[in-house]
Amino acid sequence: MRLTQYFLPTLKETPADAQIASHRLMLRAGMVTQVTSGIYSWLPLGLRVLQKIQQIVREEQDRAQSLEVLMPTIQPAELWHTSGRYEDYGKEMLRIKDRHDREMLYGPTAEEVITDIFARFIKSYKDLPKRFYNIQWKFRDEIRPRFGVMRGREFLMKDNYSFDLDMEGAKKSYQAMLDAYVKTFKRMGLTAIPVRAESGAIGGAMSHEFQILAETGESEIFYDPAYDELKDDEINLENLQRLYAASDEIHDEANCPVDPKTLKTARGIEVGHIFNFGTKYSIPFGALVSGPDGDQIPVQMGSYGIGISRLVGAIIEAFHDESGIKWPESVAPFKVGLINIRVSDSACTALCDDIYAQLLNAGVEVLYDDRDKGAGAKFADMDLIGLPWQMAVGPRGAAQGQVELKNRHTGEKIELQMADALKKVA
RNA sequence: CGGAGCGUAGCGCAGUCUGGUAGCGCACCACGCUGGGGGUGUGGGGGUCGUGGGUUCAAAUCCCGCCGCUCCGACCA
Repeated sequence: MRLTQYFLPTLKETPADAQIASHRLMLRAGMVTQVTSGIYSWLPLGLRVLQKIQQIVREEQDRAQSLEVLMPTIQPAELWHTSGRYEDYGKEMLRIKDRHDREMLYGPTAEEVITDIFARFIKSYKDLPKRFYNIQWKFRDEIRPRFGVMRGREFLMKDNYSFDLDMEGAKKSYQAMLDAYVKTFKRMGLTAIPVRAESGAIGGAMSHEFQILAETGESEIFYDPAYDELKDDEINLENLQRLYAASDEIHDEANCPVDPKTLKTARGIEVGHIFNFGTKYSIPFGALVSGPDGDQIPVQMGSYGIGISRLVGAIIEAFHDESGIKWPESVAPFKVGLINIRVSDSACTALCDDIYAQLLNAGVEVLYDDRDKGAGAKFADMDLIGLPWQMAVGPRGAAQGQVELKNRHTGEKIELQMADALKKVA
C-alpha cells in the first residue's frame, strides 16, 4: 500500500482525552476515532489489526471443533424473559423499541439466542457435543467507558457456547477452550494467566478469567509462583484447581493457600473469560436431548468469551515504547514499512519502487511511505504505527543499492544490500 | 448515579475573572530554499466561540436552561 493513497491520519500531539498508552497511541496512529462516549470508528490501519486478531481467534476456535455462526446484534426481549435475565441484567443492557413498540435490546451476549437455536434443532445425544462460536459486536452500556477500546460500550467479542450430554463432556469442552485460549494468546505474543473468577451475570460453577500481564493492567492478580513454571500443555483443569490464581475482586488474603511471602502479584488485563453453567439456560429453553435410554436430558452448557477489540488495546499496552507501538508480527497491520527518504531523488525512488514491487510480488504486506516529506517525519510516523520492520532507502544508500533495515522491537539497525534485506523480511 | 472539570479552526491551547475588531502553536494550501530522525522563509485559507433563551447600546466573556465530552468512585469482556 502506498501511503499517498492510504488514509493514515496520524497525530503529532497527544489528544487530551486519552489517559493510557494504548488509547493515546491508537488515536495518534490513526487506528480509531471516537464517535461518542465508548463508541469508536475503526480506520483502515486499526481495522487491519482487528481483522488479524479475529483471524487468529477464528483459526484456534475452528481447531477446537467449533462451528462459526453469526448471530444478530439486536435481539428480542422475549428471549431474555425466558432466561429471566431481562430483569436481572440492569442498566448495562441497552433496551430499545422497534416501530411496533416491541421491546428489543442490543445484545450484550448471546446465550439466549444460541440456546434457542440449539433447542429448536438438536434433539439427540448423538449430535453432541456441539460448540458454536460467533464473532460479533456487542453492546454494554457501561456506566463509565474509559481507556479507549479497552473499555468501550460497543466491542467486538468472540463468544463460544458448548453443549454436552453430561458434566464429563462439559469438562472436556472447558478443557478444549482452555487449550485454545492458551494457543490463541500465545500466537499474539502474550502471556495469559487463567485466574479463578466469579461468574457474574452469566452465572455458574466453574469459571476462569484470562489475564494478560501488562504493567498498566486494570486489575491486580495474585498467583502461585508455580504458575510461571507451567508448560502450555500443563494448563489443565487439574492444575488450575490445584494452583492458586485470583484477581483482586475475589482474592482473599485470609484464605489464600499460598504463603504471602512467595505469592506473586502482577497487573493484568482481562481478555478472555470462560464459564461452565450447567443447565441454567438449557432448562428454561427446553434444550433437551434424548439420551441412549430415551430419557429427555437437559444439556450441560458453557460459554467462552474473548474481547477481540479489547485485545487491540491490550496488545499495545504490552508492546510499546515512548515513540509508539511495537506490533508482534502476527497481528501487525503491515509487516514492513518502506521509507523513501527522498522522493525527489530519481535513483532513490526507482530503488524504492523496485523494492515495493518485489515485496508485493513475494506476498509481503508492505506500507510504502512515498510522501514528499522530511525524513524525520517519516521515521516518526513509522515508529508510531509500529510495523515490525522498517526499510529505509535514502539517496546515499541508493547509489550503492543499499537499504537500512530496522527492527522495531529491538531497535537494531543494519545496512544491507537490497537483495539481502528482501530475503530477511520475506 | 455521587463528586470534579471542560466545550473557542482538524489537533493542542490562550482569551472569560474585569463585556467593546476572535488569537497563538501545530496541521492544511501556494511558492522558494532545504533534505538520513517531526527543517525553514514568504504569502494564504479555514470559526454558528456546544446549544436555546435572557441581561445590555454591545456577549466567547454576565445570568438561566439544555446537550455533549472527560476525570475520580461504585460496576464491568
